[in-house]
Amino acid sequence: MSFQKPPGTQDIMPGSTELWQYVENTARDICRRYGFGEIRTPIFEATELFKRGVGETTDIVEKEMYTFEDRGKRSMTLRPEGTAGVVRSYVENKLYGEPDVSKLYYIGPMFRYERAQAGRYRQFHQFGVEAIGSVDPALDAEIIALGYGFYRELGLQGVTVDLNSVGTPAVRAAFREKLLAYLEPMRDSLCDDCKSRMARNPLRVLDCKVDQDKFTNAPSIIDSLDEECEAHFARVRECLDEMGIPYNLNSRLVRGLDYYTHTAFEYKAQGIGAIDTIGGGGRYNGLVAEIGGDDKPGVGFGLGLERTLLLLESQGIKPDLAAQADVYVVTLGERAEKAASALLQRLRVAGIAAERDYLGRKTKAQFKAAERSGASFAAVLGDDELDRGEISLRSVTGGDQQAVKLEDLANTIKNKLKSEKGNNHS
RNA sequence: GAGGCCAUGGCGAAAAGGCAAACGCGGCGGAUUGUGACUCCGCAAGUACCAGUUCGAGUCUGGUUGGUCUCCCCA
Repeated sequence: MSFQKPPGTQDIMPGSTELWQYVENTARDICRRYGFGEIRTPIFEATELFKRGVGETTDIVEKEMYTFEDRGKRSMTLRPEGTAGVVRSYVENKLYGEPDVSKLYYIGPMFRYERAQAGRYRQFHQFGVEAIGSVDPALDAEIIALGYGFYRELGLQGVTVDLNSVGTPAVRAAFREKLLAYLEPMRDSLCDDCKSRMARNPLRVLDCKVDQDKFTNAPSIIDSLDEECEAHFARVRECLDEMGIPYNLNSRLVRGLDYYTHTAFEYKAQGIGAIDTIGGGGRYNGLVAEIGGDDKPGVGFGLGLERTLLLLESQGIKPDLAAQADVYVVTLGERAEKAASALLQRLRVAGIAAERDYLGRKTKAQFKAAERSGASFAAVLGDDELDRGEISLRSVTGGDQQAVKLEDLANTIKNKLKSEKGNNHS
């Protein structure tokens, strides 16, 4: 009898968790500088929250949710995205009563029942930010800048920002009619996918990969914006220009969630199979009211961390990650083996990453293990050393060894590590 | 929801339906009771699962499971 992980999930193992931590730390640090505080909400919520928040007719709600009934006969759903839960929490915790705009970020797993492919999993992780309580276009721009900066600070090249305004629901409804009127005469010449898009989400037809040329004269949502939308969008662009954040205006950009208004944007990059969107977001001015709170405006993004990791890999970016061990204690003989526990404990309490053998292996194998451990130093402990209250310290790669008093070992190693670091930097 | 490709020790990778399933890397032991790395010898470890065809299946067929990639859609 054996078990396998569920389809579309991943075991993230030591060796790659370090890279995850690096990415997460980069996210946390940039959020701190932009004034965002971390929020941790439940991984499952009432199913109704996502139906209301994400939209009844979206693909996510219609066919991708992990929904189950709990023992109290309540319908629950593993969160497919982060915004709905954050907004629910904002309302429930009455953050609207706080004097300032609520600037929140989260990092965690999301769940969508889809067929896995390159850069797409059933359990995946997002880093997201939400700013709730202001319509200031400067916030839209700052959030776009934050995400852009995140990718840049990771060292990624070729990440671009696509920007659009999808207006208010009223503007979008009017544009939809205009677009349908344009598409209707050419319905027969559309591909099958586009025919179904016409019914479900006509704005997506313009995105069709099969035949782009035929839509050159299609109406643009940008031209359909009212004065207020126009002004907001113009100011977002101004802010981005002033901040030096590059972007591509893309009037055909549509997001897959219903709640977006005004600003919509995506981060794109090549290098993950057929997928080029690595993150996306926008403004959601009606969402808080939809979920039962005061009518507070919001703006945010969600970035796919697996996609970020895949990009790092495809661009060959390998950050310096700390070695697992500083010193490996090699024991010779039974007495030394018994003395090792206390020695390791002293070193570890003193702040040193110390490793040893637990398999009763011979000297030769212990030295090999020392090298695998990533330790800079090997400390050899045998009967001779024990009798003198000393230990032989040497570089793990060989060379001279020096006798060090057991009680001085921690400090000696610390000093050596320090000077080693200094040398590396000079 | 639809489709393509794939599945052999820990990793990589051979085996035209026919010896006991190569070989390389890595692991462990020994040569070499307390100082590895070179060398030599040895050991452990594998055909995803279930049926079928066949004298004989890792190899062919069907199914299952899983992986991977693509469409749809999305992070």
